[in-house]
Amino acid sequence: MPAASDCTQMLDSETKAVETPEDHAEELRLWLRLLTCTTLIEGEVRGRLRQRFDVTLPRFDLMAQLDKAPDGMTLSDVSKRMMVSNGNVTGLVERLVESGHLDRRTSDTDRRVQVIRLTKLGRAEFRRMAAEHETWIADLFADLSPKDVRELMRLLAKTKASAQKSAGRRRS
Amino acid sequence: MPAASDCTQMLDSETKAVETPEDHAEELRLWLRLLTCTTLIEGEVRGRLRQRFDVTLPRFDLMAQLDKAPDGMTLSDVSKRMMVSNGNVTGLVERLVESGHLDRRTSDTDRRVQVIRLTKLGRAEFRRMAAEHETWIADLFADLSPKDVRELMRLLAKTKASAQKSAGRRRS
DNA sequence: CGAAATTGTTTTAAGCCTAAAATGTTTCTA
DNA sequence: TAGAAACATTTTAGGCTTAAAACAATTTCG
Repeated sequence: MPAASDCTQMLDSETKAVETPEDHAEELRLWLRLLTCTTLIEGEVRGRLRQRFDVTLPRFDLMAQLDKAPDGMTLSDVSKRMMVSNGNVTGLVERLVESGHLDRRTSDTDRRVQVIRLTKLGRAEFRRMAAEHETWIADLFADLSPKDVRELMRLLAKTKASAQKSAGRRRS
Repeated sequence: MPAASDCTQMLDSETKAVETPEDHAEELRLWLRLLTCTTLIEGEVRGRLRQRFDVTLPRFDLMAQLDKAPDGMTLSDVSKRMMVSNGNVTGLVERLVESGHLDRRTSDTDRRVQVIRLTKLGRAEFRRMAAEHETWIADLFADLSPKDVRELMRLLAKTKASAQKSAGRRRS
């Protein structure tokens, strides 16, 4: 497996083929760029949520999950969807119940399970924030053409699948 | 500015042009996908670093910055590069000095400035980790063709520029 | 020069986050 | 049906992270 998988083309792949210990610099640069983009946007959204609504990003994210599930979700569901640890969700929920945004109840059929929902207040506040949030995102991506957006979606779907496969290989 | 900037094409842009309150669902979906990819990969890297080297991701990231700067960096530089708060860096550095990976000294020319460097131990450990880290990244992105990688790099560069512009608009 | 603004870092207070262990509940299975 | 395995959640311990305020040193400028 010769290491010709980066964009600095080799005219003669035989020249250095044997003793190259695999060059993955391009993938590494891609990962750093992906991380930079996410950090940049996330920081911007975090700051705007705090300034405009005095709410933290994790709280907003949790409410966003619940807004999509009118019948409520279990803590495990939330934890999987948000890709954060169980314990993290416990604390987050605690604070949101405390502030009156969430309603928590033990499931009737399985006493292990906690079902959480947005309260009326929680839903109203989330909708108000979400509307503005959407315009921020649109603005942050404003210089991408519709075609760029489609293409990015496609490539990120491929990336996600690749990463999931790799993560699966490790665990099994 | 009619709202035709998503990929669900309108056959007749006059039909709904007037009363559409701007649809940015595509950008929103793109942002969520970007976030998912990053979270997925970051979690995987975090776990592997912990299992293989008993080191946290932030520590690794900080050491990565310093490895690229043999003459050291100031805390501000590090904070800007890593896109984290100043206070965050202070604590991170504290623990890495404590464990013998970093060397910290006050600048001779400006007594406000702290210059930090990797120690011999720090550099050796980082290099060992970095080599393996690079293979993990390559594996996580393994299903992307070289062309995919190039294209993603290009689109993410555009994304980064767009987001920076938007963030700048807000601050000014 | 000396006050004011700026810059670099640390501190503070609060919240976020994780991995691992503990707890309580349900389901599987011998 | 009893014990084991699996599951959902919470707790624990430690570290990460932020925003804002405080502190210290330097630079700017009237």
